Amino acid sequence: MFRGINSINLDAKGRLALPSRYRSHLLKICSGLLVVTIDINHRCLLLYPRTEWEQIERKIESLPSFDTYSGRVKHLLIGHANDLELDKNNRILLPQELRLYAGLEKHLCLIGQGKKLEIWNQEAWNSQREKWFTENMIDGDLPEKLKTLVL
Amino acid sequence: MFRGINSINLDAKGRLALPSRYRSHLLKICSGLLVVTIDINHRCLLLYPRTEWEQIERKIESLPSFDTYSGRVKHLLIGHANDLELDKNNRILLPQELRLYAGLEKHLCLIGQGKKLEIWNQEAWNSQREKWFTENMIDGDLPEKLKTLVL
DNA sequence: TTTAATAGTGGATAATTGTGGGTTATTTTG
DNA sequence: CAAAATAACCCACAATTATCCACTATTAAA
Repeated sequence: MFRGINSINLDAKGRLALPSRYRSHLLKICSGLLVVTIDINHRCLLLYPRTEWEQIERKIESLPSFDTYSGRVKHLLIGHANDLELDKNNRILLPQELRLYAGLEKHLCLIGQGKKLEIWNQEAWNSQREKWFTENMIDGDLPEKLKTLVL
Repeated sequence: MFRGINSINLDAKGRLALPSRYRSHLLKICSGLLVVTIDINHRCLLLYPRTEWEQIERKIESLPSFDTYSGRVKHLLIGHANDLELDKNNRILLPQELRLYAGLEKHLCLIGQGKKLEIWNQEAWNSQREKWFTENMIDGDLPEKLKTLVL
């Protein structure tokens, strides 16, 4: 499971060094083979171990072909998916296309989100986070599972 | 079960020595492996034994992906969760990011809250406590379970 | 009250990780 | 097909972090 935040610098070549705590885990579950694609809800990227991605891809592919939203999800997620591999120094090279989509410059944030990692432009993450903090949740809109969640 | 309050000093490196009475318990139930994350409702941190956290994380993960509020909770809680481990001297190192969030300086409070511990800036805790004392509860707003609670 | 034991604190050292860049290989483009 | 650009690979240094050890203070015991 991926958790937690990391501030990371892209180097001049567009390489991203993953936090070392993820390394052995990634080598074990997917031999360092990864997939990046775009997030549909936010301007950020999603990074999956190849094995995880393949399960998700299968689900996406089985979505109904004639449904508008399903088609959209297919196009965006699968269409932007790129295979990556860790180099010897635990780094990945992000495709330029995706770097542009997510507005990634030098400073970025890597956010652990369970089965996947999210890659955000640092400032974009900060302002999104502030937004989440300041917006109040409206009780009636909460799904049942969330209402009964005990922390 | 964690109970009671402790005043604790952070050292210059951001390390926090846990009260020794928790030590053997923590070693037993989680081998000294912990998780800290942020509290969404207050500017403080939550400290869980790893085993406890994993149960909560599973619940959070299963929240619906396309629901706005659920996404927010996932991002904030899992995104800010950090794995920690007790060192030989019964200390943990709090990540800078989280120290900043909770405004932790030298003086802090550790509050036992059942399955978890809360970490507050000392002054923030004092004033929050004062606020709770002075604010009145409005009867109509109480959930049924609280109305019928017998102390 | 003295002694011993435990807990709290600080800091030096060793190990790891992040970062940059040189070199070779591969792909793209004119 | 040649030249340029991009990507892969490798090594080395710098900075950070983890680990360990030692000292002080506080509590408990004799």
